[in-house]
Amino acid sequence: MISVMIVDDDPFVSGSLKIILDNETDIEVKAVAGSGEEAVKLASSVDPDVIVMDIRMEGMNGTEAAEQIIKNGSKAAILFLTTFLDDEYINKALKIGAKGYIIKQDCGSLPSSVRAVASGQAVFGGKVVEKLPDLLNRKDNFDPAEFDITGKELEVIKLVADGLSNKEISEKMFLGEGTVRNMVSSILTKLDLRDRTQLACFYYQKMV
Amino acid sequence: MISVMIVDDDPFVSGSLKIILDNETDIEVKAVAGSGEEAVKLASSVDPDVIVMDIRMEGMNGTEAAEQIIKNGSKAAILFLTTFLDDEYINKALKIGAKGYIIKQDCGSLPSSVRAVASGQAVFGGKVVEKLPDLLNRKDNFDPAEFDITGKELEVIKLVADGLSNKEISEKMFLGEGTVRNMVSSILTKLDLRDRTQLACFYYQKMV
DNA sequence: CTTCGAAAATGACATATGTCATTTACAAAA
DNA sequence: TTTTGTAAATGACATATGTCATTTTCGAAG
Repeated sequence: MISVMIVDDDPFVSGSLKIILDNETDIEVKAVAGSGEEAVKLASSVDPDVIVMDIRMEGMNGTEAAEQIIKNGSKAAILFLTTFLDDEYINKALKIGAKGYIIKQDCGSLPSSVRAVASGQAVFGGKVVEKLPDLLNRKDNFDPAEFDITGKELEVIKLVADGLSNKEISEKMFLGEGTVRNMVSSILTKLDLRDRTQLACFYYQKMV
Repeated sequence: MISVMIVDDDPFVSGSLKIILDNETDIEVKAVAGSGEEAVKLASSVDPDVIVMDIRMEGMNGTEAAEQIIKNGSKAAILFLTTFLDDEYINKALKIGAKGYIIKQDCGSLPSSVRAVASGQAVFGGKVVEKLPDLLNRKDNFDPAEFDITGKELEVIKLVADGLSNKEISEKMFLGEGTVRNMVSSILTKLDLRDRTQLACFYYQKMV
């Protein structure tokens, strides 16, 4: 018998989910939480096999709650539900170690997803997989403003990360070579880097 | 009722899988193929909901067969089985549009995986997900041997792509700075690049 | 018009880098 | 043992790079 905890801040949704899952003979909904905070508390007392959790909630959201629950030592497999494609979250969900990420819309497949997750597999909604390659590549959003990087400097960064020399950059941007040199220097200072190679590394690791 | 086709060049394996799946009341094994070629033929005549297929087979391998089957217009969800972690294939499997990639070892979870896949979800073996971020980012184009790049040189490349100077690299590898300089020079020649920055770019674009 | 400030440019300098010819070290092969 | 081949090191050199102080340009604000 698979024991499940449902977490959703919309009572209608959590109710529906409960009905769907309780209808299965091999699945038992042991608890229903209405918030991330409640989920954290219940998780340790109920200790379910699977946690079906909405990822977007008021207050503590799904990933935060999951992080806490895992930190508390729960062995539960966490299955995230999302209304549509909340791109932003999937990356974090994977990092945390979630075992599933599926779309609320097709709740018909929920029971089989729960079983698959309970048996150690990871499940992703059909559409999610297709986007996976792109989503995973996404870096932590680099905000040029935060480092006082101007538009022109951003352009220089890209050209450096393309392997161009100062001279080549100057020709491409219609500037003097010395100017480019100064710009690179200023960029390096702002980003606390040492040389253009480190700048290229920074670009590929944090920006692209 | 979910109709399934099994593909594996090892009769013992395909037999076992058939027994496991036929044991489920809602799953029916409609066909068993012993090779990729046979799978392609059978797929169009049997038209199963799910194809459970070994990825590593003699002759036409799993991904090739899958590619052909999909091209032939089958709507079957394809679930790849792999003996261990065949890293190389998962990338291709995802590109093709496979719906699952799980480890043969835990065949106990196979039925639930089949159901999940049949209902439109995508399933990955537990260990696979953890490696997913790395695997997806891998660019499979670069072969060090093709460019005569030795192991030590490969190490240097990585350190350059980490933003280290020749001096820092030399300390890390217990070599003279001049030696590192020569190695970098030789690498640049082999890869037809101009400077270390281009090398870093190459690394991030073609290798990592 | 003048003033002001940012962007662009210049020149000088120290250092890092890449290339090349040559030498040394050392282990495998003869 | 000698020979040989390769990795490692050295030294010399030209060039690219990064930093800094200073100057020029030029458009907007006064």
